[in-house]
Amino acid sequence: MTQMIRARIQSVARAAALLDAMASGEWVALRDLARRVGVAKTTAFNLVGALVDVGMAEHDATRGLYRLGLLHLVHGRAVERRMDMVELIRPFLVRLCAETRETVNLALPSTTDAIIVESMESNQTLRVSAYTGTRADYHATACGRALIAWRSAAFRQAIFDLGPLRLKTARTTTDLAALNALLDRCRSQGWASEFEENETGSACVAAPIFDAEGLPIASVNLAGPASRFRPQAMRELGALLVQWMAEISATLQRAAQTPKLRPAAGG
Amino acid sequence: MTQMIRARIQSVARAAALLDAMASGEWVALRDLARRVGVAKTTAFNLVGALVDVGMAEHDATRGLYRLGLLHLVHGRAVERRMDMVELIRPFLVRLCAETRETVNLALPSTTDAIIVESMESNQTLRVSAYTGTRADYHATACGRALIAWRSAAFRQAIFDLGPLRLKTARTTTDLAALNALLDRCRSQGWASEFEENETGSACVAAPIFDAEGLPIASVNLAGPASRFRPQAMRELGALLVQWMAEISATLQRAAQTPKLRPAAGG
DNA sequence: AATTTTTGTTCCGTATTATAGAACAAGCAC
DNA sequence: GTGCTTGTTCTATAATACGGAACAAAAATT
Repeated sequence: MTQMIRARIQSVARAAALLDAMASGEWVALRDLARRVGVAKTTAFNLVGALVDVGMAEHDATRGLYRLGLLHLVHGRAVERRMDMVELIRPFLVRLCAETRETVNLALPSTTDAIIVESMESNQTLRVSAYTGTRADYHATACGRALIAWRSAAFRQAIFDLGPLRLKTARTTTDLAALNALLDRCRSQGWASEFEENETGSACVAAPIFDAEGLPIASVNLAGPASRFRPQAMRELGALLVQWMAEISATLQRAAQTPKLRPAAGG
Repeated sequence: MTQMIRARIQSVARAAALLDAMASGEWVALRDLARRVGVAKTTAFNLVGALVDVGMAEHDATRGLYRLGLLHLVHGRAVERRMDMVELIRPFLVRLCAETRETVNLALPSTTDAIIVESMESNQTLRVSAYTGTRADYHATACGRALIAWRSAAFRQAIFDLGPLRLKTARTTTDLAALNALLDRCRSQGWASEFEENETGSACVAAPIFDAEGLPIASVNLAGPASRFRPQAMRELGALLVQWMAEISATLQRAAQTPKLRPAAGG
């Protein structure tokens, strides 16, 4: 059973959990849906049926399988279209990727985790591949940590209260006190990191982008194979990121002041 | 109040309606959400709050506004990644777009309407712009009509029963008998069309792609300004589409027989 | 081929859950 | 300053979603 999502309305929480269970994009059987979400098959049947009704799921009646519906394309595109901030940041990412020759990801904060909204792969043969549209745990990833390390203790706690910290690899920090100490260290050194805590064999270094109030609104990480991410290399990449993020933060705050002219639709 | 979506579970139907009300991607106030969905503001507050909890909506607490959440990126990308059929069809669309110099759209059927999953703009200065991830009414668009004209009367009726046919322009066909007659004519001539029924100033010609059982599984349309889409021009484009779609249908059915090798993840 | 097990689907009573009213606070317009 | 609109909290009620039981159909097993 997947970590149940909390929400004010049970049906919505469960519907979201069902979508999560179909997030691979592949066909899923009803019994698997029911098991993963942790509800009776009848309930899963009714809920996923409702998702089909609204277009958020598809049903192969002959095989009795379900998968994500095309409506998500509509909403996904709508979100993409409004992300002007990413447009501003992208040029920096391109240069950063070229300079470091590691995979670069841009993450934005969401309710329960961070979400990779732009990613560029290293051109080295041994590299970390990452897709845009991937979820990143706040506690187990460098980009997630960079987004919460600069926030208040109450803010952090609200996230931790969602459920027990998931153990993603044998090295994942799941102890709350240890994690908080780790986050405090991130803030004092200016960048966050993670070594085989999210995925065995890979490591990450990340730093936040700040808004005018000094709150992190996004984070950029460099991901690579554990073999290349020795302590000294990570320190260097971390310091490099901090410089770049300061530059990006300044650019964004400058752009926020200038009156934004809306691009003509259909251009 | 937006056309209410029907679903087995009320909360899911309403949650979907709320997402629909935010589909523009812009910030929306709670009172607008409540009005468009047709529920008490308290109910809208709870539902949209639940959507925020699961990451499907964002909340700007200072201004009290809501918009679509980043989670849709995740699901949207998941859907995109699995659309191997579109990969097969795309090359044809490119050539079709170059040959006709009109905007080309590929639509797939969803529960309540068709959804544009791929689109290519004409290179003419006067053209119809279309974004991937747009919804297309079954009754008012050529691509929608092409998807239901070849289906049984019962199938059509199930769609019409969702609610009254929406009047999109002054010319939209909303009479059921008239629409059914129109769809029958589409089937006998092999292609569907629409003239200023979906959007004033533009017109469309479409034809379906068939699976091995002879059921339409997708449709391709050509969209252009009403000024260029005179009756004679539409007949020519329609005939052209029918030829192309036969070729695409044959290609797809050939591909369905050959064992598909799964592409390695992360490539 | 016959039997057992699993799985998808329908039906329905019950109790949990979503719903909207009332009330309050905060913001904006006038 | 006053009146109106809007976002949010709380609570009672009734509608709604839930899951058990039962059935049919399909796999899996023998």
